[in-house]
Amino acid sequence: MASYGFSKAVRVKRGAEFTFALRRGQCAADGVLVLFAVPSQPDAPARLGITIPKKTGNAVVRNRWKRLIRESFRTQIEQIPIGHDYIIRPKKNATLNWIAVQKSVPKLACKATKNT
RNA sequence: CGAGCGGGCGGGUCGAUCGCUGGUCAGGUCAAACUGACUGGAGGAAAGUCCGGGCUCCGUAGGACAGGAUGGUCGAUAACGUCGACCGGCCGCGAGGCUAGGGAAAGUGCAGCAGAGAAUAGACCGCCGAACGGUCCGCCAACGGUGGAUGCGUGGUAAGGGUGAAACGGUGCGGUAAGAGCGCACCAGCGACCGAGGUGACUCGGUCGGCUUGGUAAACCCCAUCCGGAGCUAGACCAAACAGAAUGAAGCGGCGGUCCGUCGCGCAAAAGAACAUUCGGGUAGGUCGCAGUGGAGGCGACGAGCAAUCGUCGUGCAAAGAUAAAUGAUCGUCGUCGCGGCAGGGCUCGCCUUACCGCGGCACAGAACCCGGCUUACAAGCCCACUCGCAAU
RNA sequence: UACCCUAUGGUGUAAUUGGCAACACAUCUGAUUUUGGUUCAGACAUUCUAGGUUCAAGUCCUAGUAGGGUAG
Repeated sequence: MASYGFSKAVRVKRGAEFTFALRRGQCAADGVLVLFAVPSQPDAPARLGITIPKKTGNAVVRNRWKRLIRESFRTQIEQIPIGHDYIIRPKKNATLNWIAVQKSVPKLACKATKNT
């Protein structure tokens, strides 16, 4: 049974890893989110990085986006292919909706990794 | 009851499940990672970054200039552009509100259009006059003189009209050809002096003076007071891979607005060392700073003061600390507001009110070294003081 | 996080010392033309917002809003 934790080990932390993923990663998007996927070690757990542009809103709105994305990644970790790093950002002009985000995260992750 | 004015409080409650993060303890490990238990985890503005400080480094932060800030008085404060009280001015019937409020008699500048004239001002209409010139008429007389008429030119005047944001005091009497501070009286304003009150800004009263000396300094400027610069990306320490290298002169550098002053190294030649600068790297990365017996703390009592605030005493009242960056997600519950429904009650008979049920909502906003302010944003609800109007007693 | 700059018709720019907000293009309306184009005439502004100084503010001062940029 997969744990529902979200410790530091499963986060993307380095700025270089972010820029690499955004430039070279496989991209998938829908009306709510944009997701970039990059393969890491085959047996490594899936790692998540979230980037929210400042234009999204004020600090409260940005925090809420981040928490919802993280929460949907955490609770649905079984459905997400391992061995990849994921960078997620909200789509421009998208309105914040918990159900939509929840559906979108695993769908986009599968879609992006299938292409590699 | 209506309208208003000033100020304060408040910032949802309690749980369940799954998570994040700091600390302590235990397990685990060479050391970590990791696991478990207990425990702490956003605000009144944490925001804007507009001021002021602490703290850190620059050099021991000292002088002058430049530059910047402030600008009624007294006080409060670590300090401030903040706060309190008071004074002056403007607004409001009033409670109250606003106020960058030193100097225009140190100097320079500016004032469009309109208007006659805009700063040692000016004469369009108007008013006045026959001294001068012109014109007309008469007389003597012979190219001149004299008398009268005329406001055409020249002249006097600024009371009145009109323009403007502003027109170089106002009213009355005298005066004059008409007028004018031309003279006088009173009033306003300015300056000097005297007296009274106040710590002071200033207020009140009196005497004298020349008769008036305008506005703008959030225009330049002058005066007074204050400010050294940069900031936690401050700064201290540890420290990879590759790979160490170049330059300097009797001056060079520290020195970040400029100069003085000051400090470090060097000043016969060569070599070395040292010093300084530049590039590679003091970089990537990490630890500390950094989270607390701490902060110009909070609360309570007493005292001083109109107040801001201060003093003394008491009080475990007190535990956020991330770094791609924690403080969350879902559900329930109670609270509250709005709308709708329904039973009861009131009654002016279609409105009000209470219990219950359903649906929907509950703001502004997220610590990043720490404090004191200011400014701006903010849902529902609550409290206090005061003013005006109407009605009743 | 620290710091800096900008804002004027729909768009791109002007406005001297504070003194009637100007120009080009676009759009719309009308005229000319059989119609269209050209041409001509006209319309289109709360100078980002709110206060203040001044007789007078796009310009000066204060506070805010929005957008953009620089450093690490």
